[in-house]
Amino acid sequence: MRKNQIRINNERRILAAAVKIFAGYGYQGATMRKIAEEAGLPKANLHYYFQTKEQLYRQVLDGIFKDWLAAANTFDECEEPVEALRGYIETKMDLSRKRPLESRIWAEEILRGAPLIQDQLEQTLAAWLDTRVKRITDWINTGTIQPMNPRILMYMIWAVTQHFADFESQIRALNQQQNLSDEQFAEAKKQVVQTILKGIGALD
Amino acid sequence: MRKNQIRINNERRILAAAVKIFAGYGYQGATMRKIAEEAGLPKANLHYYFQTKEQLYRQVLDGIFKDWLAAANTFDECEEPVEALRGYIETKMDLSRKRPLESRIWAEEILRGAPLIQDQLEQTLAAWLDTRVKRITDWINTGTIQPMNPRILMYMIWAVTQHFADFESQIRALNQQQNLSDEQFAEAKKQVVQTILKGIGALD
DNA sequence: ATTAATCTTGACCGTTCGGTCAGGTTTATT
DNA sequence: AATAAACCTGACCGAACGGTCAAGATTAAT
Repeated sequence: MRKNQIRINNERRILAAAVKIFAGYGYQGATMRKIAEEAGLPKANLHYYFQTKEQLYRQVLDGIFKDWLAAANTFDECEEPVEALRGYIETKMDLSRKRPLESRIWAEEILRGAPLIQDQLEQTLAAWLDTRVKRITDWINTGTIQPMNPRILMYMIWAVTQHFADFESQIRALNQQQNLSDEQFAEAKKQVVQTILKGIGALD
Repeated sequence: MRKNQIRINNERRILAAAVKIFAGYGYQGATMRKIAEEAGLPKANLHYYFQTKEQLYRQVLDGIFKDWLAAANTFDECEEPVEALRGYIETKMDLSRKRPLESRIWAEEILRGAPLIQDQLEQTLAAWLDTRVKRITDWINTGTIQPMNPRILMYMIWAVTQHFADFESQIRALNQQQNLSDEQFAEAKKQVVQTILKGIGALD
């Protein structure tokens, strides 16, 4: 039942090019011409595999959301709050480091009011958040961590971890025009984990 | 030496409309037609006061940067780290609450690689950050707060405070399709301050 | 070997974009 | 009252946009 190899290859090439161009120019700024050029294909060929620009963009967003959900599941790998949160924060930081383009596309979509992904936010993401809020509430009730609003904690984690991808150009401008080195990023990751965990009273 | 009142009024109207449209659609998605419609003026009139779309956009960015710098100075109003940081974080949170559109325009500009404001980032913002890093380093050296990388602390503060403006649509989707109420926002502000200050060992 | 299905592409289309401009109107100056 | 300066705007322009299409080339199925 394997799909035609030509189709598989070309769809992959087009999607990879689309990620680069959408991340670099935004949805409106990205043009089918630029994506076609980046993919090394004639523009008309893009429309053979993806009927419209919006459909191509939707598939890009779908791929990003799947990555996000996969990373999100690391939250459940540990029983203890310290290790669960540490694992989740580190995974999200790593994702920001490894896939900054995807993070920026997602950020722009939300910035614009999430016109295409509102349903996913209100359903899948809201459900995911609800169950994690329950876990954190349990930790609070058993006194493992101090009382707080679990939702705000999650917002803070998302904000900080995505910042290193979304605001990369600002951080670069403040770091002698150099992207963070692997060592600098590792230090940032460590300090983010430390600050948040200590900040919610999960460490000493 | 007062400038013509007509010019003052119309420039203000156009800039206010431009903020709305640029925030809602992004630079490329915003059109001079939409801005003109929002301002209630014919499109040609916009080009009388601002020669090009880019020039109009630059003036919007300049206004935002001035607001940001004004808020940033609250960092220096207190000697003690706890009060200086608390004041700064609260001011930035309030700015996010009061001017979310401007925050989103700034965020999009950086997302796109800061093509127009790189100079400001590398010069004004970098200089601002350097002096504050020195202050924080002093606090660390006198043992008032625990050792850390002051730059990363500032990145965390920026990330969290701006998140409530930039990702408003995501937070709304996770809050029963309602924007945060004043009470919810006040709680968020308090928890953000508490978490960060405790996280860097400035409390207890 | 023949047919059918899939893939490829240059040329083209209607629409909208940022921007221009001539000529009229209003406001300020004397 | 007359002149100058500033302001206003409908009509228009070339360029670029997303998308279409017909006709040819390639691959798969029989």
